[in-house]
Amino acid sequence: MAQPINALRQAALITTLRQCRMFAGLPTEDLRTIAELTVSKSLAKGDYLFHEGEPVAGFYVVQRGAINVHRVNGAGKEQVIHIFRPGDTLAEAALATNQGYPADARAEAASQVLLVQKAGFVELLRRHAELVLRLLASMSFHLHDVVGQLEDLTLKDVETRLAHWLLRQCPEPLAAGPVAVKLHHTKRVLAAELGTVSETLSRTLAKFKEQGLLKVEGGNLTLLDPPRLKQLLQRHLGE
Amino acid sequence: MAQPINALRQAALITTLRQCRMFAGLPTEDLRTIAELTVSKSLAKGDYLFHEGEPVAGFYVVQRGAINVHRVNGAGKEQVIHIFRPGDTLAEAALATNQGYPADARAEAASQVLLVQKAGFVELLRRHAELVLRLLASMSFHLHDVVGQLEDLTLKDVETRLAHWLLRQCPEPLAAGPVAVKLHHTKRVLAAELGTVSETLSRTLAKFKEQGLLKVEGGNLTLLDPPRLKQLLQRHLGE
DNA sequence: ATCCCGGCATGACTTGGGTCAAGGAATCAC
DNA sequence: GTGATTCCTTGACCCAAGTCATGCCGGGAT
Repeated sequence: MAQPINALRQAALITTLRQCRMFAGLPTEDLRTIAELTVSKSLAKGDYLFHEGEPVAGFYVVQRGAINVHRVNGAGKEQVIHIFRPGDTLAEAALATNQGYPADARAEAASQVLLVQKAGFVELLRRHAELVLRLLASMSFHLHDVVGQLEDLTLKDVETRLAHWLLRQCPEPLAAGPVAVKLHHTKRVLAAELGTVSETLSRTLAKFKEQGLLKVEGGNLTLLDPPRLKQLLQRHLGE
Repeated sequence: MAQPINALRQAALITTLRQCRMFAGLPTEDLRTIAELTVSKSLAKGDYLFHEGEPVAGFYVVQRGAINVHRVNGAGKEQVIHIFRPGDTLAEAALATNQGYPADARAEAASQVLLVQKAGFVELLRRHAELVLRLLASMSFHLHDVVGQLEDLTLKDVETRLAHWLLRQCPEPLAAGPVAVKLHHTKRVLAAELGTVSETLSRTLAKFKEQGLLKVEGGNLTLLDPPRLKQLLQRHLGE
């Protein structure tokens, strides 16, 4: 596993590692150690990175593409938990568990990921308090995120969830004028993220269009009046 | 804050700490250090331990009672995230975040908790790899749990969720004969845990009763035929 | 060009489950 | 005790959103 890697390749790896929040700012020496624990993987669109319950090899860093982490029920319906993009780390939580991966992960587009192997990394953690705190922070963040979704899905309707999602795509502070929002995937995937189906998403988008809040051109959305959308959201939350 | 505490009290604290998974098996010396970071709190039924977004003082160990961690929407409907009982630790994730507590926590009954103060504990973590791994494990567990709930709530109907919940209350391996299940709280709370309301829970319990799967006497449930309930569950999951 | 297939939109229909309302049962306050 | 709450159950009703079916559009592939 920990084969010698040539210097060029190592330098590239280190550059990648440095770009993700979890490792940003670590001394190069540490990055080198981590680089030696990694294995690079290419995935075609639709390939699975892991399935729920599989034994844990380690956690992953996304280099290129997009990884869709989700759960599936018996009927084949998927609930997207999160879509990870370049620079994100995923499945850190699996490091400290022996229950296997808690969900499925599939490449939503052609992707490149790094596997950071569990055994070596846990060893590194033992000696590296700074890294540990980052790992904790990253897991806190995921937990916070999932709890937020839990609330959304149980306590809000689709219209509210979509409004919320749209507003999260806007840069802060919220512009008064039109804001372009790009859909990175198909509407079907966005629907699964919102815990609904594509038909309902279509209808809800149409509803926003009618109200003059939104323009839709394929995967390019334009929020015509972000503040009014925000009002709508708060009206929904407040009752 | 870190006042001297008398020996008797310290011994009691250490006993409590030892009883929770997170600290079980640590050397007494470490427990003593941790004990010095803790503040004890009593809560009456209905008191809030913290609210969503409040600055983080630390994490908690439940000594007595039950702590209901949940989110609320504008209409006042609550979604229970988890109910913590004696020996459990909660809000560890908040240690590594500066976003404040991610949810509300309220005593579901008269309770006693220990606050382990953030600042000192993070310092301890820096020097204590073993403890870090436990903390990671505990957070992994919570994350796994929440992800499971997320799946349940989006992908399954109330009948399935209740069946699932009931079967989780049974000891392994599953007995063929009747199993008693005690409801620790009101049915309203269980309903919130299952992401529904008490009326629907009543109806679903009634449905199980009609099918001869269940007997209900106030807060004491009896599963009359666990294997058949399990069959029902798997039938629902498989389609 | 033409055939296909996947994504998307829309209409018609169905349904799980939430809301409202009313009546019992159990618990608490005093 | 007796009134006052709170909890639970049941029925009637309704609505958000899922399912099913149809048809259009746009992009490969051949």
